[in-house]
Amino acid sequence: MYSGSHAITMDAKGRLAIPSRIRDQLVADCGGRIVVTAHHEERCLLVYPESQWQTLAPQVQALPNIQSASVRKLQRRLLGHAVPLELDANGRILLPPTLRDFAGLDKDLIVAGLGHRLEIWNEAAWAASNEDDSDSDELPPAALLLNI
Amino acid sequence: MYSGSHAITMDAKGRLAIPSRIRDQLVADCGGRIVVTAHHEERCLLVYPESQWQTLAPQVQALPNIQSASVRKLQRRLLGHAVPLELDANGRILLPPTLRDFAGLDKDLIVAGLGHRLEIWNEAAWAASNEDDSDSDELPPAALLLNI
DNA sequence: CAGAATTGGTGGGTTAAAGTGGTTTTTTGT
DNA sequence: ACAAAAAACCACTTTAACCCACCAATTCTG
Repeated sequence: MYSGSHAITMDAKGRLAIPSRIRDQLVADCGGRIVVTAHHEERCLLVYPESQWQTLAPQVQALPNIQSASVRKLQRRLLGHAVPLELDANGRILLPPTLRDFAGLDKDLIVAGLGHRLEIWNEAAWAASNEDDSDSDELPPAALLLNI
Repeated sequence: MYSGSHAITMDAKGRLAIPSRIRDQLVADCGGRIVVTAHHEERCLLVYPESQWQTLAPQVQALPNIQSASVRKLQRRLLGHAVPLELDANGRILLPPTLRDFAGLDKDLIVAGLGHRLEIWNEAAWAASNEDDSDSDELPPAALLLNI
């Protein structure tokens, strides 16, 4: 169960060091083998332990897509950007240029734990998405039962 | 299971190098023998390992088409553009001009893995299709159950 | 409390591999 | 037989993987 947000920096080569707290857990969960991909709606990256991904990916692939442009888009986002990566000796990963571009990443990033996955954001975009109150949709019934 | 997006360049002769990550898997799956064809709705190319294509093509061909213009269009796109190709010694393929024209390919391309197949896009068109939120249709119920 | 040691994070250089561009030879089609 | 296109070959540039070194911060220890 990942949680918390961490500010980190990406160097000129596109390498970023996973914060040690998260790293320890990633190594425990999956030996440091992860899959990084694009979020289906927002300009951020998703990080899954390999085992998580192996249950999610086939479900996404199996969606019927012949007559649904939005399913195809979902598949392009999730499958079409997914790259398996492994932590190097220094606990870093090298993000491919396509993923850097997708999420608009430059030097300053946020890595956030969200339960079974992580998210990687451009620091400014992360701040903006926390700022923004303009969500158009309502919370679903299950959420209304929560007592926070 | 193919995944990930890779930016590559096509040279003036229409040659393009399949990214090594994907290439290794293609060689493992089908010895580098592939079939490239046109997408039925979008201006991109589809790449199947030969074995995949041999199960898909007969199904498309067998669709009743007497009274359905859309089936005939589907068949023209998928069957009518399909070309068998083989990776050369440098891991490249030579795309016929008709397919280049169909997908509006020039120098900068994206090759994306989408499960059992690949897609080849003009780089600008790929970016636009990721950007575009104007999907008219809703996600199907199966997709709504996903917990990404 | 001061100094030493360790850990986490960062940056750079080297080597091997991948990607790209061009030239020549062979084939194909007219 | 000739022209055009594709295949094969070769050479160069760029990138990624690996290694090592450094700095900062925190912790441990005398």
